[in-house]
Amino acid sequence: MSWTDERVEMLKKMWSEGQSASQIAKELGGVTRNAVIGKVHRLGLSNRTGGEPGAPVEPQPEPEPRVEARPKAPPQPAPEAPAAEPATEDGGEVEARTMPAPRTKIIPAGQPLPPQPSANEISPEALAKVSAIEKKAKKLTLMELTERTCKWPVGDPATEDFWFCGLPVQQGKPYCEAHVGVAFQPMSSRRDRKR
DNA sequence: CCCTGATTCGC
DNA sequence: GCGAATCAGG
Repeated sequence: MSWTDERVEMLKKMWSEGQSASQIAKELGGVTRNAVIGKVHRLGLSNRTGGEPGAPVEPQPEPEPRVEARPKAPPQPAPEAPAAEPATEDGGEVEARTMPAPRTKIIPAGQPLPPQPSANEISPEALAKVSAIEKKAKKLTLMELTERTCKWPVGDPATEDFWFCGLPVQQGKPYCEAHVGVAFQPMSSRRDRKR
């Protein structure tokens, strides 16, 4: 691949948008981030002053769902998937009279009660940690998971309100630190079942 | 470890 | 001009 006008423009655009060299490289294809950086320098726009001094670069609107080729995408949710509540709450009578389309909010989800092994004693701290961290979760979709994104599922897979933690995993583990805490228990707290 | 950009230097 | 290798940080 060579630096055609189009490619250079794309480079300029993305670079000024604050995209990282590696991302630009992926987007363009056929080049490495090194190539991109090298080109950036040669073009003399090392400094992200692509636009005008008064043009505040958008602080990453949102990492678009890249359509990369993920040969490796272990769709292996959680062994102990935090099965969401059946939510089969029957409020008595179902007012299905003039319901236009209650598709928007079908589940009262939002409950930070993912993995609650009924008969389990996870340190309250760990649980608090988890519910707290879910606010920072990347909320990735299955396809967006990589080898190093937390694969802890949150919510009910049957609803729109479902996503994967996505935070950086703990080396070697499939989950982030917080979720590793509740996923892999030292099983020390389970030794009580003496018998 | 993962990632970032910066620089060098043979091609 | 190009970009892999390398360097320097986070």
